Amino acid sequence: MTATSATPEKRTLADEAYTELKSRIMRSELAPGAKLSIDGLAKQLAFSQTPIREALARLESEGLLARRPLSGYTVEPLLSAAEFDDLFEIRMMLEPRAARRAAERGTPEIREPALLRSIPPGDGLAQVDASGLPAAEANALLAAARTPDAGSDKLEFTEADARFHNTVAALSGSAQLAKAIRRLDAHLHLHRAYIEPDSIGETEVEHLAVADAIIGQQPLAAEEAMRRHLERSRIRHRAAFEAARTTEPTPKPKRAKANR
Amino acid sequence: MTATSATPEKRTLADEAYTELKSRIMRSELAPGAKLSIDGLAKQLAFSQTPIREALARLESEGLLARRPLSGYTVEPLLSAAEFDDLFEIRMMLEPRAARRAAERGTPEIREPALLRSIPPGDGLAQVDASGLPAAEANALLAAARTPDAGSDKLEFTEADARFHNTVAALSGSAQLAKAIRRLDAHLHLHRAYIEPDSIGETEVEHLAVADAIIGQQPLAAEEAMRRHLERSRIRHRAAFEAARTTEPTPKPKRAKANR
DNA sequence: ATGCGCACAATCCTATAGGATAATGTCGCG
DNA sequence: CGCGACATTATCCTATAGGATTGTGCGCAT
Repeated sequence: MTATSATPEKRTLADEAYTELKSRIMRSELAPGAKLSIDGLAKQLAFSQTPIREALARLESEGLLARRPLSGYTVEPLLSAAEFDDLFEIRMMLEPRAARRAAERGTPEIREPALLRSIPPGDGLAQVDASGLPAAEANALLAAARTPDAGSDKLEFTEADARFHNTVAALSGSAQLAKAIRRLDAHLHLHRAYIEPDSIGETEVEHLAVADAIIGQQPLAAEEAMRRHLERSRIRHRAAFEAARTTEPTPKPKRAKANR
Repeated sequence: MTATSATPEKRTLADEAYTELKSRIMRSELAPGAKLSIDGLAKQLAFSQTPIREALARLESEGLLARRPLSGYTVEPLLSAAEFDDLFEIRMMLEPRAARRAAERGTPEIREPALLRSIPPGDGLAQVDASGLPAAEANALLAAARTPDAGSDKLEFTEADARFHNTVAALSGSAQLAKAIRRLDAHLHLHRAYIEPDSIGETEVEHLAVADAIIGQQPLAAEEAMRRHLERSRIRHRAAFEAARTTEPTPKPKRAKANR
């Protein structure tokens, strides 16, 4: 996901189309409710229809697109305030636990269980420093905790934030938990656009608190720090969310159904 | 998913292929590790390649299949014991909360938020009985809690169990939470095959305890009942899981890689 | 003027054939 | 016995054509 590991994996055209479309959705180039034409996308990206279809099918099962069987794909609408709260409630169930588990385990989990089993404990491969966490992992975590400079793009902050949370999830040692957390991310990503630039600093402080607790192997502290971070983050997003809603109360109904 | 609501939605060939393949995976007709050839499936199902591709792409992003870019699709292997425990740990975070929320709300959530908003409170549409839960919902919940007769197929029990948990999740009133729970289901389904026939009765008792607490609007009791059910269910599955593992210790490596 | 029915256009879905590319298995040589 | 080059196979991608369905616009009757 990040540049930490080179990804020499093959990229088919379907993968290309998938990342391209996902990126467009994430940066709101494709607004919620927009209609996606298969033919149009194929011509626009200079691909054939087949890889486009594959990419759209994947995005649909991820929940970013809706498919109406003989009418085409549309971008899912933004979450309502209630759904947004529900999503944060779920995060509060999962992510603090992930932080705790990350702090509990000194061993790194490289998301390859099979790889771990083949490494006898005490091997010289993974250098574990005094803090219990391998130096490389600790550095990666600290790097992910940092937010970009204030002058940078909102999108950069958005991605950095997602990266930190995914890093913690990966360090939890539970591939299942990490996957469950990552699944929530896609929808959330759209709402990260409603962040206030002032809160970038606060976010970094809270991220660092979580990272420190994990590196210092303090499970309860890590759990609590993550919980607090999520609570504050929810409040920040909610405030900006409401503000944006009142600013432009016209969600721009592309063409209201001629429903009388 | 079930027959409770008529689904007059259009079914394309891609949908057909998707459900067919998913069904085959669920009933282990397609064993973990098996290779799926697009050409082969197209000929076998008498479809074209295009709908098969779409179905495979969806199944892959659901986590049931793995895709190696120029080598084809394979069925994901069964979860290891550790991953299995991790999955139950996640269920224990989410499902008791869902049960609690279902008990808290007297109002039914028909998984259509837009539909709810259009119904003024106190309307004659939803008849709420003394228990606070609409009679129809209460009956559906009780029906879902029941397990099939002992003589029936193992697959039937498996599906009934999944149906109950999904019903509770839907009643939670949080579409996000329901979706998150349902996402876990796919992987778990494969392991429900390891259930002992003796435990069907126990499962039904525990399901009814959860259902009663929800209908009686006792949030804490519902939460606790669900938690206890999951704990016991986990123990039951684990026991059968280990037994199966020792019975046939040969996972039948189709063809070991000529790795030296 | 309003509501209904019909035809048109646009789009999606399906089907089939063929070429390009990478992985696999086989053979021969050192 | 191990290693490298080759041919085969399979997969992915492209391209095009035709059938089916939805939504839109026009005309007509009430």
